[in-house]
Amino acid sequence: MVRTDTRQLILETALRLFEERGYAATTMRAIATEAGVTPSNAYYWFGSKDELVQAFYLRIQTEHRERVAEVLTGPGSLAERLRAVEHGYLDVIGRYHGFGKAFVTTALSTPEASPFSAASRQPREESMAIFTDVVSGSRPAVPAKIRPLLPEMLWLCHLGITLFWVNDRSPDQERTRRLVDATVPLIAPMLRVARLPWGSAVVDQVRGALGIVMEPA
Amino acid sequence: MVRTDTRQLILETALRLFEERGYAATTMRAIATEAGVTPSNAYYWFGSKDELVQAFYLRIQTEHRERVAEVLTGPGSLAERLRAVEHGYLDVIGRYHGFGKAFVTTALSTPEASPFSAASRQPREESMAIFTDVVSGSRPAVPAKIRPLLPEMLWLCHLGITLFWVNDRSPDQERTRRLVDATVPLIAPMLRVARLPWGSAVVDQVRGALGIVMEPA
DNA sequence: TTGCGTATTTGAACATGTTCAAATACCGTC
DNA sequence: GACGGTATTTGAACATGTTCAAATACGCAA
Repeated sequence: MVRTDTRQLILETALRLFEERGYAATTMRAIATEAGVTPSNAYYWFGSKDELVQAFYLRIQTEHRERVAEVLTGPGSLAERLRAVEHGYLDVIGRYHGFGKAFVTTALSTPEASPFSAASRQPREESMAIFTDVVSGSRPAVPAKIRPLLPEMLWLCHLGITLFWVNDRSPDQERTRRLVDATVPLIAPMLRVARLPWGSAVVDQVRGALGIVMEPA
Repeated sequence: MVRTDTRQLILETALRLFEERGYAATTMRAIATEAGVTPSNAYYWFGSKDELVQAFYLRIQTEHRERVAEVLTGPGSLAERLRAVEHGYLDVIGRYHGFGKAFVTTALSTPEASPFSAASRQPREESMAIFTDVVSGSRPAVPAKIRPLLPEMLWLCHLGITLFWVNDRSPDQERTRRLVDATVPLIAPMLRVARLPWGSAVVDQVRGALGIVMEPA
């Protein structure tokens, strides 16, 4: 039997403090104290401060999926759906911008949390699933040739957007919004290229590159 | 008059230890001791451990430029030159893979070191200059329409490659090499698209997106 | 209930990054 | 050569993330 409420309590407190004071300014002692617990007890449940961040990473994904649920089940072109999903994402993570830096940084630097690593496979695939749904539910339908590739590509772009957002200092990160709006329309020309005579060679090339990126470790 | 030799000594020692033991395992006290100096003195010259990493960032760029100097002055197609420049980059950073993670992470997370921030403008533009040279020296020449855009695009891709490299666990990071080889050929089709009837609309769209990304803070 | 084994919690420590006021070295001026 | 001011260096501290052996609580068999 595992006592899960202490763990939950620590996590909630940590997230709240992260949000209130930022990541660096939130000390493990503060988290523990605020949760009515000892620092060492916090370390019993979370091996490190980073592990708290990873837990947070999971939570964001859940929130994102909930947020864009209607979009995913509803109608719309690929571009429209993609745009809505990305803006929904920005809605969700907006309040965390203060310490999003730390969160992305951690995700990138800890081998287990890295988006590419095998250990984070489950959360990654969960996150990628959103883009699978974006693609599969869009009308007009995406050509079958590239349908399997698109989710991975979109997910990588999503990663790029996130990276940009982290460093976006504009008020309410409106630059990132503008970037999304400027990037999404590029998807239509890409699909057009795929249908060109020499398009399938390009698609093959892209498939190869994606294969290398997504290759299991 | 500024005593620059102590600073230099500390930096050299730090880089050596980073290389030998990795970033996290190299303590400021160890750096100082090994350099025959006090920790506080190290802090007089470098405000933080991160600043040492930033100094390292500059060094890598210098090494990279030296390494690919012949390539840049020599002949070759855009794809050939680009490929050579990226492989040269991987040659340079290969030995630092052990702590490259920390280095990229730091570069991304500290506002002053962030590739996009205004403060790191000089190193960034230096790094981007390599790609300007890649483009301007390539024969056949790149269409004037997209010539101003290409360096920024290539630099962003370069960023992506670096990010991938950081998490590449394959022996000698050969996956990253393969990724470069698989990505570079995509540049030819891109140039073809630009010349299509509807190509200039796409180019404009890309220009817009790049403008947002590269916008001064 | 009693005792035992495991799950949880604690308190006291450690090493690290970093700060700061005080000490020292250095340099030009009288 | 002595003086004054700045650049450099130091030693002692602080707060933080983290570890660990010991203490406590818990659940269950006898």
